[in-house]
Parts: sequence; C-alpha cells; structure tokens
Amino acid sequence: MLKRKRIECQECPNSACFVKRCDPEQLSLLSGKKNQVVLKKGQSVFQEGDHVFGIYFIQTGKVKVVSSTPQQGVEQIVRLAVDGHLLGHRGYGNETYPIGAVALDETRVCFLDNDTLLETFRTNFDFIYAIMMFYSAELRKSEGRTKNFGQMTVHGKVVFALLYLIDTFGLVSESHQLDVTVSRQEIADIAGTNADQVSRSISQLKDLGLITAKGSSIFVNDPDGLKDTVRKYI
Amino acid sequence: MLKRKRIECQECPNSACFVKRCDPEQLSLLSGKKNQVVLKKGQSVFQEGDHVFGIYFIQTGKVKVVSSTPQQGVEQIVRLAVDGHLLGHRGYGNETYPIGAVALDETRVCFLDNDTLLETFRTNFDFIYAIMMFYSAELRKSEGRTKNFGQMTVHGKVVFALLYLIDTFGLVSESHQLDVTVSRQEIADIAGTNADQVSRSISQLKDLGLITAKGSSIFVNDPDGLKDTVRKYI
DNA sequence: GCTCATTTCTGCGATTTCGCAGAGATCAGA
DNA sequence: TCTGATCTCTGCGAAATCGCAGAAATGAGC
Repeated sequence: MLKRKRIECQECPNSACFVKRCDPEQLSLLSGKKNQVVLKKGQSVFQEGDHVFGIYFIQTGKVKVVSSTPQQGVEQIVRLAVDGHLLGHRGYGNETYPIGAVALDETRVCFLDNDTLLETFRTNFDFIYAIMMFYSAELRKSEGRTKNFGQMTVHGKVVFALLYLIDTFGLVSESHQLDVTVSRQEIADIAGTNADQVSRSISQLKDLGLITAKGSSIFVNDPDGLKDTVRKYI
Repeated sequence: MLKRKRIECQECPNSACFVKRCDPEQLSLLSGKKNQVVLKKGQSVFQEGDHVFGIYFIQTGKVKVVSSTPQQGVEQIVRLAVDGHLLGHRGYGNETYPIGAVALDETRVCFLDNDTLLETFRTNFDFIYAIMMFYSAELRKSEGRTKNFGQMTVHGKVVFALLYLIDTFGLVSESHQLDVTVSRQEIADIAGTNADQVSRSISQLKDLGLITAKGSSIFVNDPDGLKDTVRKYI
C-alpha cells in the first residue's frame, strides 16, 4: 500500500535532506516548486540518455546508480544511494545522463529544476556548501571503491560488495538481515563479476559461518569477520 | 632547472584555476595567504594518513592520486590530475587523507587552509559554485571509470588506462607522443593488473600498429583505433 | 498443498590471468 | 664508450576465473 500523498518540505521527516539547510521561507518556496515521485522497486528515476533538467533528492528509499554497456544484459552498479542522497549530477548546458538510477525498494524522490537550484545556491550558502561537501565525500568514497575493486581477487570483490551493501542499507537490528533485497546478479553488478562467482563466494562465507542465506535474503552474523576477510584480499 | 620563484595569483598564467573566479581584491588577498610548493617528479604533495588542513590547487603539472594497500608494493591509482585540478577533498573536522598524491612531472601546487577557504566560499559565490561543479564532474568521471574497469578483460582495462592517460595529459602535437612519462607498473596501477600484463597488451597494440613504444615512451598513432578496441571489451 | 517459473547453487572443462624467471632493451653516470 | 642498474618483454607452468549446464531451492499463483 503506497502512501502516494505528496509530502511538503515543511512536514518532510528526512532531516538529512540538503534542502533543510535553507531558511524556512525559502523552504516553503522550494516545496512549492518541487516535483515529487514515488517509485516502486525496479522503476527508474531516470535512464541513461535522458536529458538533465535538475537534481533528484531521495526523501526515503533505496536506489542503485547503474551504467549499462553496449553488450546486452551487462550492467555495472557504480553507486548505491539512500535517504538524503542526490541523484543526477548537475551538468553544464544541454546534457544527458551518462548513467541510470533504479529503485531497489519503494522510493520517494523530490526533483528541483536547474533554474530553481541555481537561484537557491546563490541565496543559501549552507545549501550549496552542504551539496559541495556531499559531492566531495562521494568522490572520496568512489575513489575508495576504485582502490578496493582494483587490486582484489573476485572473492574479495564479492565480500567488499556485501560490505558496501551493509554500509549503505544497514542490517535489521534483531535478525541481522541485510535491509535490502538484491539478487546475486546485482551483487555481481557491484563487484564486476557474474552471478555464478557470487554464489560460490556466498557459499564459502556460509561455510565459514560469517553469513546465512535463505534464498535471496542475506543474514550477516559477523560483519567484523567480513571486514577481516576483505582485508586479506585488499 | 626549476623556476622556484613564487608565482602570485595576479600573475598566474593558469586561467582554469578556481581561485580566478574570485574578484580582484579577493584574489590578491588569497595570493598573500597561500602557500606554494614546487615538486619534482616522484615527490609527494601529501601522503596517506597526513592531516588535512586545506586544499591544494595544481597551478601547473601532472599528478597521480594513489591509494596504497596493506600488501607492500601494491598501489592503485584512483585519479589523474592536471593544471587547474584540486587535490585533497575537504573533510569534516580533524581528518587524515585516505589517499596520497604524487607528482608525475615537475608540478607547482598552491595551498589554501580550511579557514581561508571557508571564508572565501562564503563571500565568493562563483568560487564555491565552480568547486561544487568540479567535484560533481569528477564524481561522474570516477563513476565512469568504475563502469569501464568493472566489466572488462585485462586487455580492455589496459587500453582504457592508456585512453585515460591520453585524455588527461594529451599527446605532443607533432610526434603524437603521450605527454607524460609513466612506467608499465604505473599503467598497471591504473588498470588494476600487473606490469607483465601491461607489457603483453602494449606488445599486442604495437603489433596492430595502434601505438609505437620506445622504452617507456609511448607514441599513439591511432587514438580512434584504441577507442574501437576498448569498445570491444566494454 | 501443488505446479510452474525463476533464482540459486555447484561441478567441470575451457579460457584467462598471474607469477616467476631469464633475456633483451634502455638510461644515467663514470 | 663502457658499465651497472633498472625497466621491459616474453615463454611457461600454476592458479584463478569464466561459462555452461543440470540439479536444487525458492517464491508466486491457484
């Protein structure tokens, strides 16, 4: 049951949203100008090649940023995003998205167009400062992933992909279940390998008692054990 | 012969530097507050673990951003940077660099401390806006590399690493020589493989007539041919 | 509970990549 | 020009990874 009723910025429960850095009068102004969309699992926020008109702010939800390739069916997940994150880097001029964004779970995004954004940047220092810091931090994280995926065996990459999922989406506190449903193929799309190798690695981790898996649900018994494992492969 | 004489912002020939977005009086103020260092090939701008006190702006030169790993001798190049680029993402609070930056050629960098930066951000919209855009563009590029290095064979990665070098540092117009000296090991550190595999790939490209190599110098006869090659492996 | 479609798991042969080692090439300094 | 150090190239056996295919498990709909 989707709560499709529009949520205005003034009542939005997501305190991490960058728009909250604006002063109250600006906030209600922006709320009036924004578009809001609720997406079901599997739906696209935008697709590779779409024209860029502004930025999406994730109010609640889980999103994968993907890059498809000329080979049909081959996809690479380049980033995972969650409440408070931005989608669609601002571009110069008349540009199209080099990547796509797909909901991994029910997701609500708010959209601000380029003109509104630029005006808000000009008048709200805390807003542009927070967004600059976000990009800076994401760049650092992306470079960290480059490092980890660069010099690692396939098994190491799979474990690192699991840690990235855990770090982004977290675990359900009681059951320790990974709080997102991803297929083996999607884990492979993060790690840069194929679903078979992911299965093999997961079986190995199960044998070690680090995780438990029932179908596509993953339960993490020992996150620190996973980190120790990945260190051996870095 | 190094020209070690300090170059003030007012006389700096690098028009791409973000500091140039500030108004003239601010420019001379910043010039007085900046530190300037000239580095020889192989010297570090900063190292992994150093404390972050501000940002480095590359006035002229060539830099590799590297991430070392617990395994001794294993290094991953996560970014290449050139005149006008930033080094050392701003961090929150008392932080250390998760990466290091090493000159690939004689390089002159200017340093601005965090307090000066924050003050300049507050008062010069064009400055903070340009830097936000830089981070956004770099994030997009980093994600593009994640895509390309994720789902590719080793040979594809090596060709892509060469294209990244060509794209960043360019070719000397007459000779078509790659305008930077990098070892096979450094190409391997970009591609996430080892120097042997790079040698094998380069030999293959030589046989195809796409490049010529004399020692560590690389001459690119057919950049489009390289792009066609990499497309087969994406 | 039963059936069917989808996903996951795993064994095996083919292929790719690695790691070593020796030969060859290159470069700087005497 | 010679010498020694360093870097590059390449052949080969070992190891890792891939790709396929069939079995097993899972989940949705009836």
